[in-house]
Amino acid sequence: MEINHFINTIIENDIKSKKHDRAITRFPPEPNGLLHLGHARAIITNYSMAKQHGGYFNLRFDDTNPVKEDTLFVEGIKKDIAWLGCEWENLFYASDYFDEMYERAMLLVKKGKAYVDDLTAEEIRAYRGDLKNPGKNSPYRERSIEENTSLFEGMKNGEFPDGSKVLRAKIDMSSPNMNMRDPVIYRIQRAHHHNTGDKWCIYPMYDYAHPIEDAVEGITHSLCSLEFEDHRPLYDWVVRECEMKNIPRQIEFGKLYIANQVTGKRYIKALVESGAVIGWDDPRLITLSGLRRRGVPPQAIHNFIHALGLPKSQGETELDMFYQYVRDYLKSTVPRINAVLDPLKLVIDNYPEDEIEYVEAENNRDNEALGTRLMPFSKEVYIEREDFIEEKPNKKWKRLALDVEVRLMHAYFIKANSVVKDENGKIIEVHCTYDKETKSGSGFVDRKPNGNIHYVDAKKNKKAKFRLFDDLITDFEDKDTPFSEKVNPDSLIEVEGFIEESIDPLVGDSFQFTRNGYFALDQDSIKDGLVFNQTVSLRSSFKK
RNA sequence: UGGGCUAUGGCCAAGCGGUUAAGGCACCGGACUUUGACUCCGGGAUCGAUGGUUCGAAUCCAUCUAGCCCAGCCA
Repeated sequence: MEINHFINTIIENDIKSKKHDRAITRFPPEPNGLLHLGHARAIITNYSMAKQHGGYFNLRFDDTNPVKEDTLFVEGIKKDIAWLGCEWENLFYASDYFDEMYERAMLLVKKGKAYVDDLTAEEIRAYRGDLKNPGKNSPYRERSIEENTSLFEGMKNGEFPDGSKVLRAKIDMSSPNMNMRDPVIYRIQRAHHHNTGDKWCIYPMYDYAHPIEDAVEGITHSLCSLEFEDHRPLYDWVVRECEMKNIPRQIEFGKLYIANQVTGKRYIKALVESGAVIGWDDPRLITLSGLRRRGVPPQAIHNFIHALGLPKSQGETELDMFYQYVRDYLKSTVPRINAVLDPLKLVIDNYPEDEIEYVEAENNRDNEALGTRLMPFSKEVYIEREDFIEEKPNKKWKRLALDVEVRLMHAYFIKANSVVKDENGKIIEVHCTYDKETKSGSGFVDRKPNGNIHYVDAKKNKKAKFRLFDDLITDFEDKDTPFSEKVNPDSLIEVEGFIEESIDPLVGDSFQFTRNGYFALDQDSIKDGLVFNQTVSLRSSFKK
């Protein structure tokens, strides 16, 4: 499939004009949290552009701030990207280039394009001016090249305490673009780095580090989100003044926001730490790991991302659109079997006591390759409690009721005759009769049933737990209450029921449970018996 | 209000001077159906506003309005 959007056009033009002969891209996550559905746009766009234009895609961890980062996230991010099927050509770390970054910064110093500033953080802020007023020069701005050289070297050698000095690019304190008002490019920070250990006590800032990373790797098109548009002049300045050989071009696109979902790393972190969710991979989160656990296939994510296109504007997409792509992919790729989530016993009075027969059922009517299976059928079966009502309420009711005949899918027509209730009036059994002539596959057409419902045999089955999910947060308007305190109590509901006996699923296997939706086997199954997560419900036009 | 960016139906989004203004999601009808699923048919916008250029504008120009981003030694 040919992907086309404004970035593709830019790349095509660059190739046509011989500026580049292929596209080399990168995805540069900071390892301070896990990825979510929104990141999939960036990953897939970078990956697909490189692939479509004969180049390759690097995964690069942007680890320039040791105090915020964690190697656990490195592993999680690698797993998520691999799961998406976006193979990276190289795995790099920004920290791989710390030496080169230092050398290039020294070059800036030698060119008089950078200086060491002794102002405190507060003073720097004050000198920077504000949106309406220009900043003013730091009193240290005119230090000599010799002094700057020795001071910057001293910074590197640990001669000064944390925060006492910074290296700044010398650009223009009166620029209307705040990013150009002598941005800080190095700070002193004695922190242990997950990659470089204690080798460094100075660390580069993003605006300085990122263009160098891109240039060193030979990235041709550096794709990022809209908020970096203002940083592009600085990006270009760094590439130029540091005299980088390869000249990458930064192009910005709109982030993918999903309406009413928690995606901010600090918010997810808070939910995880408060125990409001079970982890970054909680299926109620739209983290990639949560979606994976929920049973979302990565192909559905690709289809969704491509369907969305790549905008320069910034909107937010409804989750329903995503779900539809999930259904669409699963529809013909996974088996459709029966599961009863809220069982009600059905006794077929005229069926022989000890007989069991096996009826044949196709695994997916839209995909014959998935084959068929045999389903047990006997005198007692379970149906969904909501598929029975004593009195048919209206002509639209397409399920079972007293004196009403429905088909048990793949088996027989049955007609309900009476109910047994407990002392509270709750129905505990429905008695019915079946008509042997109506067996599925027999070609019986003399009567039409009042609908088709599914069942699981009452003896030959497997017990299972089913987790049903709803929005984690329902009230997004209220900004004052932390998410952890307003988790929707119905966002996770676990029920117990049965699935067909012949199903022997592995963790991660997906199914359509007929009339109930798509489900995947959860990792908790290992210790607890079968536990299924509802990936997404079936669409329904049923209205009560 | 300094700078940067955006604006097409409820949501996403094609469109790049001449089209009845694609398509998807959602919604509402209806057909079909051994999943109230799937599939299929049908339904809705004059393109942020106003002025202008033009035989002709969502597409060009001007002005205005609205929204987003920027004042971290975060990324």
